[in-house]
Amino acid sequence: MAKDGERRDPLNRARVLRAAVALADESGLEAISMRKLAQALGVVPMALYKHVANKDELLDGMVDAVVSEVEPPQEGLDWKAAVRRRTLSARAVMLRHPWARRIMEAQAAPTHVILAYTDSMIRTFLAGGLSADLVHHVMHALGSRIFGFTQELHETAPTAPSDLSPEQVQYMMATFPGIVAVATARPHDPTSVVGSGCDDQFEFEFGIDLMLDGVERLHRNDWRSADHDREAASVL
Amino acid sequence: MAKDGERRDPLNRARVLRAAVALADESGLEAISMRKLAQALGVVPMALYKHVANKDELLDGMVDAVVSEVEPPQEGLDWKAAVRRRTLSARAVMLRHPWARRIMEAQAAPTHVILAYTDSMIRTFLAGGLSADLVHHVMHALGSRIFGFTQELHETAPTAPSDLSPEQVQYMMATFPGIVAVATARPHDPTSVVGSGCDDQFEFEFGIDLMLDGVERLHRNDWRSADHDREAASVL
DNA sequence: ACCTGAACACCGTTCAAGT
DNA sequence: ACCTGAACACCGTTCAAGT
Repeated sequence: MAKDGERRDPLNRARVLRAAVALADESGLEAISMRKLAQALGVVPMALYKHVANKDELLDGMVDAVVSEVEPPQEGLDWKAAVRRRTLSARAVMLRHPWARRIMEAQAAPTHVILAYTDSMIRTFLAGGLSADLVHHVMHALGSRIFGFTQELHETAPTAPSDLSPEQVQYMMATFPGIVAVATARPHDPTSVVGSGCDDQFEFEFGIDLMLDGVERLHRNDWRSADHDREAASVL
Repeated sequence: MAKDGERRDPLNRARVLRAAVALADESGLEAISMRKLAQALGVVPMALYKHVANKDELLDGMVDAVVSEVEPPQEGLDWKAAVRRRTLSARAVMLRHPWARRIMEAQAAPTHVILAYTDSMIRTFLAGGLSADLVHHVMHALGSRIFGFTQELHETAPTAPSDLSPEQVQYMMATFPGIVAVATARPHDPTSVVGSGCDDQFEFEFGIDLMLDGVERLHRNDWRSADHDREAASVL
């Protein structure tokens, strides 16, 4: 417990945020309430408001702590490799703190830390010679993927096919033939699969590469905004 | 008010969901509570539990109602045009009900309606001749974009540059030079811009086209899973 | 001046009392 | 048997009372 030791240390913002991150890692985002966090710190709820204006600011601080774990930009890489590497680092961080995604999606305004990360990513593209115009669109297209987020709506497939009864499989095949065809198309490497039947790392890399390869092609073709329609057509 | 008229009609699931969608459209997702919804229907809160097991099921039902507004698949289009058109229709629907996104992101399991929509999209790809394997990865890569979602984390830029004081602009340029360079790169058509300084429709189409063009290229090259690394390399 | 406990205005949902 | 009001176990945050 070490209740006394905890209580003896004076509370400060860093300690509050560290405790909140640890609590969320351990018990999930729904365990984060001002009251429960205070209890974990051996403190009265109102004591938190000295170091954090309100719950929103607490959540922002937790996300900032997580984003700060992403590795800094590496020297000596071309823009594509640099973006790819940093994005994969961000993904590794988000896998450690899966609750961070929901906060970021729900929060209205970006924090300074989020802006700094975004700015750094933009400067990597610009340093690679991409036009500011192209980078603008690329940042919109990449969106939250630069933070290592997959775009999936639901973490896992409804259920692994092997967990279904024969009747359920029958029903699925009759009702959602497309989903069944695609889900059973590819027996993945079982060592790298957790349980959903998908190699999430492979899927993430497939997606980011699809985007970055497309961007590289546009850049090579000296893309400018007015060329958008023409480019799209000429690719055919 | 028409309080009496409202109360006379017997409550049913459809009426509950319709009222919930209308309330969310009007007042946002934070206005949706069992108590407030009951009040809007002129009913005691517990009366809702007859038609909806709990709040989660209510939220699922609201999303299902929204997804059902997306236009059905059109005949006579090639796979790419079909996916593009349906995705843009979904985007138009989500613009009418912007709260639906947050529910979908937060909900754990997909509903039958969501699965049916996904299945339909998959069958469009398969009918176009894409391998089940490729479609698998493409669905992961597209993710929530098939529901018309942009991947942006924050709805708008922090503030339109024109709203900033000279001191604030100075600060932004010194701190986030990349963001400033990219944000000011392209004076968009002012008629199609709401206030963020971005043409959201253009950015959405840029993103979906970047993905679909990439998919088409992979398909043309007769993509199979084992080819992934080779394909990525040969593009260079 | 500072700290903090009680209180306020909400939640979703249970459950038993009333019809 | 059905309906529903009160109650329960939570919230985030305000505020005044106590030191």
